[in-house]
Amino acid sequence: MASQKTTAALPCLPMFQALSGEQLESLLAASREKLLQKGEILFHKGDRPRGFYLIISGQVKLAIASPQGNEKVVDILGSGQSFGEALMFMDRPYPVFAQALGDTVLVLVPQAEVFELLEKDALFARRMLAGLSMRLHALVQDVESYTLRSSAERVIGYLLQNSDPEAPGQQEVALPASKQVIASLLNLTPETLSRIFHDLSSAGLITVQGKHVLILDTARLAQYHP
Amino acid sequence: MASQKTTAALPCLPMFQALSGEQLESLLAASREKLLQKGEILFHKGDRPRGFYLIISGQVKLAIASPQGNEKVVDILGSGQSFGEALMFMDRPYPVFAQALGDTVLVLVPQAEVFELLEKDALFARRMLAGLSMRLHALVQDVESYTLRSSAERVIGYLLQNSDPEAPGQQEVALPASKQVIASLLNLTPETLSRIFHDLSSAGLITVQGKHVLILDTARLAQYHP
DNA sequence: TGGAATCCTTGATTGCAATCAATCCATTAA
DNA sequence: TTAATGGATTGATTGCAATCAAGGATTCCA
Repeated sequence: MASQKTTAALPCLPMFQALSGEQLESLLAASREKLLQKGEILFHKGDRPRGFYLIISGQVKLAIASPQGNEKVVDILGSGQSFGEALMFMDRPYPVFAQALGDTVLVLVPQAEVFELLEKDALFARRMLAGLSMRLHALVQDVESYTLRSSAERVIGYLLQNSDPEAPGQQEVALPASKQVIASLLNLTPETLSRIFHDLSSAGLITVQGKHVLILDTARLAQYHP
Repeated sequence: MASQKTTAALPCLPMFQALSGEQLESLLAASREKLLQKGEILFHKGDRPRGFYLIISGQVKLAIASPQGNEKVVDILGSGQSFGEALMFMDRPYPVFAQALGDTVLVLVPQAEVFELLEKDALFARRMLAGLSMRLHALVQDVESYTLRSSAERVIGYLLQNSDPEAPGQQEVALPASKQVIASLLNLTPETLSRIFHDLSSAGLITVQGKHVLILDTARLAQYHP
């Protein structure tokens, strides 16, 4: 059931890299490809997970909806990234919903296959644990930035995190989604993000052209204060 | 090296419940007990993890410190709870620091022992994965409440979460720490928490006496709006 | 039991970011 | 090309919670 692209992408995931050819084959045989059009919902908050997803191409956002109809983007995921692993181990409904940001191809790896691999392959289990741990770590950092950083600091942190840690001079960051979505990810309104970009530009720290942000001086940006 | 209390507490942890007597013994043999006085720091942000901790008695808070000296409590942990598992699988320094809220006894379970168990026991691995998944889920809910709930809603959510889901009438919630710490956990200043408690009391929804909060009407509290 | 430290509460004020509102710009469709 | 839609920017205002400040209430310890 898997396309050539899927066959090529699965073995590249960190968690699958130590699998035998045999193991990979049964995984591929059980996996189901899914196509999403831009804007399509993959699952809603409250749906039951049947496995986890791997993005072959395109982009998916995970978000929470508030009773008042606002929504908060929790994560933006691109090719090669997976999501939904954690839910498999809890027998709980999704706490977020997933929506395609553009036309997207992804693969559903069924729960049963993963559980089988866990039984047989300790290394796989450890990689899975490592993967979840990374998520946990990233979320703790999110909490950190929501709670004790100002809006400008969050934007700067986001830019620096998505830039090459080396290369101290100029540097280009490509925003992976519209500014509205980025704003929500950073827990800001689009208006506030726009103003912050404006301020940082005025201060000579960045230039913004559409989805391309050019960091003019990484060091100075890192130290920028209101 | 383990006290009687530790010998009794370890097998009660969900993740260790399916272990053989032999496995438990080697785990206990390798574990090290630690005593902390009130206020003592167990580890700092940036320290290298050597294993994970299990609280035998007392209380520990996990918190993040901002450059400006503010701190944000991420979690309050009590007897029978464990923490630090996730870091073992990442080879990363602690992103938070841990401090005893009162005199505390805890056990350090070394990394090597856990990895050995993972190799040999698939069920243990799955329990570990389930444990991490729960943490992840809880953190997502934290993010949800920080980002799309008002301060009063966060306080109400906290009270409801720490009350018996059944029993719709009156209900007592015992705050597990000082109001300052609870406030920080909810991402509020102590002043704001105090005012919210006052408002909810005035509205006839709760009564507060020290660390004892009595919910007078669960249903009405859940629907309360400014 | 005093006294000191800490915790909690209450009041006045400030400030950051959201909201409301209008316009501008880009992309797509006709 | 012109609409038309959605995205982005800019300006004016509001409002929530933080901060600053002071006073009460507990708890802890000598």
